[in-house]
Amino acid sequence: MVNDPFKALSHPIRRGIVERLAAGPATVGEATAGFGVSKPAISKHLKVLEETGVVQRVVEGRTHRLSLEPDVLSVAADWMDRQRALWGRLFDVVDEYLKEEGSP
Amino acid sequence: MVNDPFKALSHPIRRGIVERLAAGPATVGEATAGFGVSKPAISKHLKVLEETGVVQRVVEGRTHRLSLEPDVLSVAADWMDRQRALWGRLFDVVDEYLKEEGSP
DNA sequence: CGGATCGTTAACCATTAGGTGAACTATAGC
DNA sequence: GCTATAGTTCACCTAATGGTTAACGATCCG
Repeated sequence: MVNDPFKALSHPIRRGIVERLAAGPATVGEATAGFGVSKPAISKHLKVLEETGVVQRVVEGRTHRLSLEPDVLSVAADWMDRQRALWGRLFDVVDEYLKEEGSP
Repeated sequence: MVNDPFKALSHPIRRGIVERLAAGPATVGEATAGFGVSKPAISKHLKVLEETGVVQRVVEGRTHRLSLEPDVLSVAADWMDRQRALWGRLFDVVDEYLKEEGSP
């Protein structure tokens, strides 16, 4: 089970899916068309995104509706906040270091 | 050759190394102590970070001095800017989506 | 010189990741 | 009921990751 968002986004196809879903919810077919890989491959990428909480899935008949976060308070937002916090912290310390190095 | 920063940061040990170097330059031993893996393993992680331009290395006698960016205008800053741009774009579209979904 | 230290390279191994085609499940629609 | 469609699961393959031990290269220091 993957639960590391860095790892979840380490593959270009998964980042592509996230960017598409960011434009709005979509079915699996809509969100993943044109990546040039087979359906099983897509299925695996979706599983990773789902397991990390990046993507949510609602089965609607025979199609699956994917979304980053239908409820604003839910998974994706938390995930993004966690990422922002992480990267923010990283940027802060690096910025400080660069500032110190820049004018000693 | 790895040149995808997402991939470079997809391993916790590599993120750990970056965070330590963010506090200032250090030798390999200083920057990588306590990760509980062997030296060859460390060496490989450093190679990945170096190849992506995240970390720079200067050989000083028998030790190697690692830094995120000794010259403010150089590799790490570019890398960070690229990351910020990428994530910024991602956050923008997702934010917009959430806003639209939040009050329709 | 000789030994200790810092770090890499080489060779190898196990696991995971990413891909495939084939078969399957389930719904939609005629 | 039959067929097409959406998507997953299964079994399999290959390549890349991440780790190891052993040997090596280079430098420091007594």
